[in-house]
Amino acid sequence: MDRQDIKKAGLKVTLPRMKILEILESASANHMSAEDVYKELLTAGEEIGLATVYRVLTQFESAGLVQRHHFEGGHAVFELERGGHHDHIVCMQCGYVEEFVDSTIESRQKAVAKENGFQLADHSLILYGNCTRENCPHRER
Amino acid sequence: MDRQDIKKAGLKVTLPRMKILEILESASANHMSAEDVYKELLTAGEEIGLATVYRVLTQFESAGLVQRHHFEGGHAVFELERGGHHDHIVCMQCGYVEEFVDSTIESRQKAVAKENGFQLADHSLILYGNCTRENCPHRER
DNA sequence: ACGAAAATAAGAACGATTCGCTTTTGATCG
DNA sequence: CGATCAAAAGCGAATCGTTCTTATTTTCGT
Repeated sequence: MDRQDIKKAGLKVTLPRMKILEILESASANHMSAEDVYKELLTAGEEIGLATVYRVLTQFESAGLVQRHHFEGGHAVFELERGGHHDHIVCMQCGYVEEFVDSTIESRQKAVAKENGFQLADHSLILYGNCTRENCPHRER
Repeated sequence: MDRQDIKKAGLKVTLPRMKILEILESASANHMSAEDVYKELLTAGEEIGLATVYRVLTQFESAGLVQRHHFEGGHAVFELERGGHHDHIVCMQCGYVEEFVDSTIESRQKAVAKENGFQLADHSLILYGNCTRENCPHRER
């Protein structure tokens, strides 16, 4: 992901866009809220407004560079589009997010939609649970 | 669902709570936003504030009488708890919501969680598509 | 380097939801 | 059956996440 991707999306290569891409790439957590991105920008000494973060993330979403997810908690999180589709397991204690794909689930979804007379366009599957990472219960949101 | 259920939940039987339960029971749409409930209360001539609607719905949720879902669109919808667990298909045109259960999907979810070292506590599966009801594309929200 | 078109900054605005405070009400007890 | 009191409702202000508005700045093709 670099300036080429921004150009390909029909967007001008600007400093805010570059910086936000960088942050998403190097992010410790691969799912960040707009606030998270904004805070990292501040930490990095960049003077980029929160509104710009939202605008850029939304544009990236339209351009297919990032995906927006609505986990529990009222605010959206953004994730760099790295190719394949996947669903998510979220740890309710530490917020850690794991990705997975299960072809059985995928195909059953199609079947269920058809059975109910729907043309399936998209779906959102999020599992909530408790992860077993040693450092889990101590991070937060 | 009646006053007994409210009592069992450790809540006082008050007029707003009764009315809101009634509305949820008789609701045309079985998935209503707080605003929807509020509007029906107004229509019914009840003087119940929106804040109270939110408060009561949240209490009902804690008590297990209703479930809260976050479909696309920014606002939560509430559904009377009628027993069994189920997932949802939402029509992106008309907002119509269909419920379904698929045991294959359910069991694969458990398996996936285990494979990833998670204790599964809950999940949210929402399919988005286009329904084929004759009157579909004309309702909204 | 120049100018048109696009993008940003800053703060106001917004919609959904919650909070804080005062008044009212339901449940219990005498 | 009415007094009492904690719980609940009412109501407006506040908050949260997000988007819009307008003036100013930046990018990019020439």
